[in-house]
Amino acid sequence: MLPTDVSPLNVDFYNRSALIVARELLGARLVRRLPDGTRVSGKIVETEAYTGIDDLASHAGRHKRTPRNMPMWKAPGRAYVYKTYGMYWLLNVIAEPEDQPAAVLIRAIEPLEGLDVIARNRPDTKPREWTSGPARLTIALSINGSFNEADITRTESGLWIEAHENVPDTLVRTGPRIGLGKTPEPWLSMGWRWWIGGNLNVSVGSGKSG
DNA sequence: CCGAGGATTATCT
DNA sequence: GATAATCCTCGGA
Repeated sequence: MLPTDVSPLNVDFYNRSALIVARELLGARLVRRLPDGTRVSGKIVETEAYTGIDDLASHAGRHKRTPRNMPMWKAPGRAYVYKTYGMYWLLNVIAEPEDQPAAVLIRAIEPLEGLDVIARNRPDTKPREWTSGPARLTIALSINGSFNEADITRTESGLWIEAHENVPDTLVRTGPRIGLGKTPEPWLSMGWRWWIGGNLNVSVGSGKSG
């Protein structure tokens, strides 16, 4: 018998500041349900917020609208999935009210369900490397561009996030976001990356501290 | 363990 | 034409 799906986090959860949503997503469970009903999931252990209002590190910085970043203006609770470096898909969730561009990048998860599927999707890698990076986890969970703009507040989309466990403030670490290149200050150094201290599945960029 | 460099292509200038 | 919210491999220690 398949596990019962818990209700997905709803629009009210996502309709808040991206800085809050990024923090609150720590400990939640990212669920991918395959066409055959198999649940593949993991606990979110690392996130980054892109506020988009004046944030020059955001794709929506300067409020410049392009075909790629258009989903950032969509309703809270939608997915923004885009390709980077020509080969990797990155998963974001839209936060804040519609027409107000903001998103949270899911950077790392700790595998919980469907470990056999994940192992198959990530051949020749150690378990600790299966989902410890934004592109690694999309490969592990078979998330691609077809999920762009998907409604992740509904299980019908095959992708959603459930409440799972509460992470106390004493375990939460913050630091600058990764891979921003020549983004100017102060955006380059803003502590808008959140992770669970000591978790073995955080991305390499988060270091081992904490 | 660590750092350097390649992969690979949509997107924007 | 250059860049990119990355990952992997390889060489050296």
